[in-house]
Amino acid sequence: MGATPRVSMTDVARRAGVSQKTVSRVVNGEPHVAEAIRAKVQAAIAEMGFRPNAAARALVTRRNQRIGMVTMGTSLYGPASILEGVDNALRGSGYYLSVARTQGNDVAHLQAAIDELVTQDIAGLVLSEPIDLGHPELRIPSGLPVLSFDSPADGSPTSGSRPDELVMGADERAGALSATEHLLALGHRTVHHIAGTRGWAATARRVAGWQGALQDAGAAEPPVVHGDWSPRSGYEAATELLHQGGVTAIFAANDQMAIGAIRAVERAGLRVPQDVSVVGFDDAPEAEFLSTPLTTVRQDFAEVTRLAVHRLVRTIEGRPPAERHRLIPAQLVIRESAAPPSA
Amino acid sequence: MGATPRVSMTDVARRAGVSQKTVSRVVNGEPHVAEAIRAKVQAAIAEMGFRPNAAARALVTRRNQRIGMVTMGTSLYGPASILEGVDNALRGSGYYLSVARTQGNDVAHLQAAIDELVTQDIAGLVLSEPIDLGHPELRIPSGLPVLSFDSPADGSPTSGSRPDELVMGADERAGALSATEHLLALGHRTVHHIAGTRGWAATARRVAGWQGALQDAGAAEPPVVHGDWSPRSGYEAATELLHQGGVTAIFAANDQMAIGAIRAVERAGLRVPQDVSVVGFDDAPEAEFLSTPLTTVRQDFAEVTRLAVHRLVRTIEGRPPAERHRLIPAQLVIRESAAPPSA
DNA sequence: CTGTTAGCGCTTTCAG
DNA sequence: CTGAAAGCGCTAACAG
Repeated sequence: MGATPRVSMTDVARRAGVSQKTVSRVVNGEPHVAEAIRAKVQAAIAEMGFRPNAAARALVTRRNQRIGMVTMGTSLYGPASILEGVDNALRGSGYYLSVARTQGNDVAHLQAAIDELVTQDIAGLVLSEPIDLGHPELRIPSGLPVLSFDSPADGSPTSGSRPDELVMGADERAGALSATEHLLALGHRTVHHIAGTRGWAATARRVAGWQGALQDAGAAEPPVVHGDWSPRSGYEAATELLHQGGVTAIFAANDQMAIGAIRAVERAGLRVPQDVSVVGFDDAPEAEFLSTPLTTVRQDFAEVTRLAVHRLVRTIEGRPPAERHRLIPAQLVIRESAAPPSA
Repeated sequence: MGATPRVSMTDVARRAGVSQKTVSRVVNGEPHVAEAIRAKVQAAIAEMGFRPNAAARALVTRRNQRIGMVTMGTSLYGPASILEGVDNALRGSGYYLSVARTQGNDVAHLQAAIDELVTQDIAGLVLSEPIDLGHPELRIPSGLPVLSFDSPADGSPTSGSRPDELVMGADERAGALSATEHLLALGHRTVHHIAGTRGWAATARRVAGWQGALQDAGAAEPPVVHGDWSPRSGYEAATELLHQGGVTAIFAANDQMAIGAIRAVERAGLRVPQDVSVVGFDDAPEAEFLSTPLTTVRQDFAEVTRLAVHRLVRTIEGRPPAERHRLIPAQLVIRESAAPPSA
């Protein structure tokens, strides 16, 4: 194939007429190198097409410039946005990103994903969908900086189970609360909830916000129906709800399920929002452009990931930030899919 | 932090009372190890929690179990599906995945992403959105196996520019052609096209299919309007088209833009499909559940990525497949957003 | 400011 | 079937 034999620092050193260590200094931008020598070495590097060998460096420094991230379902808007945000935030930081997707969020799958990353000698671990780090069966090497996207104030199982853990996230609970309150304020007696996949922390946070608003208002709390974040599951859940009767307002845990719910309402011969109001969560790009523009809750993924990754990198580099938990506000975006109930 | 000092093969060897080389044999499942010794070593490995050091191994073998992938916009349905498919296909293959996202698809951005990956000593490179490998300024180390998702038969600039390159993809051109033909068969005089981001190969393939169908039918070819794959851009493009007048059928290069286009038609006081037909591309999960279920073109991302990754791995391992190009059929999914033009 | 020496943890090669 | 020796390419620690 004509693969060029790889050139090493020693090769460059020979060409430049200096010691190998001097080449190392130039490559790493260390001080105390005479300008003339630095230039000569750089010329040799360019001519020979030298690239430092990451494995050799990692071997001796015992530290990798790699951050591992476990995520679920990269084609879901939320997880995909977090992945995109983390990648963006890492750009230019000198760290590489390794991603391990998990099929399910049970302990076995998560452990497999974590192990896969740990095997790669990662310097830090990002958990996109937080999991119970206190779980006795779940093993993460001690000393490995961990960041999880969660709502630290929720009292979710994650919090506090690992003292050095970073926990950041949008305040989804408050977001869900304000979505539900919005519906209640419009005059609905109660609000039905189509929740996300069972077991996800995001599901629990949104359920909690919905429940909170219902309780604050003294409204009846209908049983939760679980979907799996997909439009189809939203459609099926809403169909079931409608079948039970008495539904005037639905809060879906993401926009995709809200889309399915709207379709179900319309298939039942009813209109959104005149007969049934529907509110989503995420503010996916299409939410604004649906035939019935969707009222939803926006999370600032870019800001959350930027802050979080910055802190993770600091932790990895031995300068742990004072603030290890942070909640970014989520914002209700009012459009046209929610209205007062019909008389 | 109580970081446990890492245990090496030598540590395990001492504990098991064997040489370090024997531990190496056991770890790598090499033959010629007595069963009793193997068991003893495995016990020591388990007790001590030994994990092989990937950097040390990579250093000596000069080969990494890592595949690099450059992608754009992981929150777009197409790229996200390819990423997901590649990751799935790699699961259990023993290879890790490193992802580098690029902002733009100009040479500078692409080169930066490729360099980032190459620095990580990847064993193979996956290009999600294909680029012109023959571009003189674009440098990819010779001998590095490359896979790009493209339509080999298109005569796109990619093909053939690198003899050992693998090129696989869904037949988007044929998909776009059948979408356009469908509209024409319904009785539309011509079909307007909202194309994807300029410069993407996927954009060109879909434009080509649309043009082909128009030419085959002897229909007039209206100028292409470019969006950027987002619902907003589809909305704006359709608004512009409608403003020009004479539009009865729109083929959008992805479902997200189709969603925006439908919204634009409705905002203009027209109905889909009675007044204007709209067809999308991708068959994203929500397409089926929109208020007007979307007629669209489905690509089998799972199949394409499975096949492609399998061949890439074979190539990396020195057993290049006979077939280096492959086109998977794309399928028109007829729903309710396209109908005959109104009389 | 520059060079020398050692060794990271593993696989390769070659002896036993 | 098992082990000893060498060395991958680089950085750390120390001399000069």
